[in-house]
Amino acid sequence: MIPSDHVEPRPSLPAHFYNRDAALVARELLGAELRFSSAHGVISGVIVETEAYLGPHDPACHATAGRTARTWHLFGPPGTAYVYFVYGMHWCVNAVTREDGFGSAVLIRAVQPLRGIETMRERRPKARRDADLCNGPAKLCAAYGISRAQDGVSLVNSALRIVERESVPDEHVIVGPRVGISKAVDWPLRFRAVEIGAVP
DNA sequence: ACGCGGATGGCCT
DNA sequence: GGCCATCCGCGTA
Repeated sequence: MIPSDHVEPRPSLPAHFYNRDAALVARELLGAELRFSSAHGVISGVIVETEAYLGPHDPACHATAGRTARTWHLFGPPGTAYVYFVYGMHWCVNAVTREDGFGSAVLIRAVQPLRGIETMRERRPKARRDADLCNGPAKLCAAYGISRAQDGVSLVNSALRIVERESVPDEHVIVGPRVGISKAVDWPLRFRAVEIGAVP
């Protein structure tokens, strides 16, 4: 029997995976696994929804504000975690894309929980079903325990990382407009993997 | 089922 | 001062 804390070793997505257009990285992150190892054990889940933020020329991207204290790590090297605080109470996590200093990223919007579900439930007591634990960018950060301490860490090397798992075929991917923004609202930069066999 | 608004604080103008 | 890459609860059906 496999112990409950056993986690299969899987290679991290390498830095060069992230050194491409954010839209391409967002599409290909679907099916990868977001893992966080902490004192509370390993938390993990499969990435099922992402959004691309293309850089300083994208009106909805935080890079338009320039390199400020808040956006500092958005301009970091590819494969960096950019974690920001929003609406006075929520954290969201991005994977930085393209070359060091460019300022584009992929927002991780939803994850299908795999491990550490008990810990997730403790952190998100309001989630009535397991499906509600990580189905939003701030929800998944709360469930994982991601906050400012993870801003700027490497998603290739650190306790918070993204590892290979599976690829999602095109016929299982829905592309649409980004959520919760007021500029460039019609740019098709949101990617969702349809959940096969999901119970409504 | 769906729409609306309050919570809540840091950051840019 | 106003604007958020959000979430949740409450109201009306």
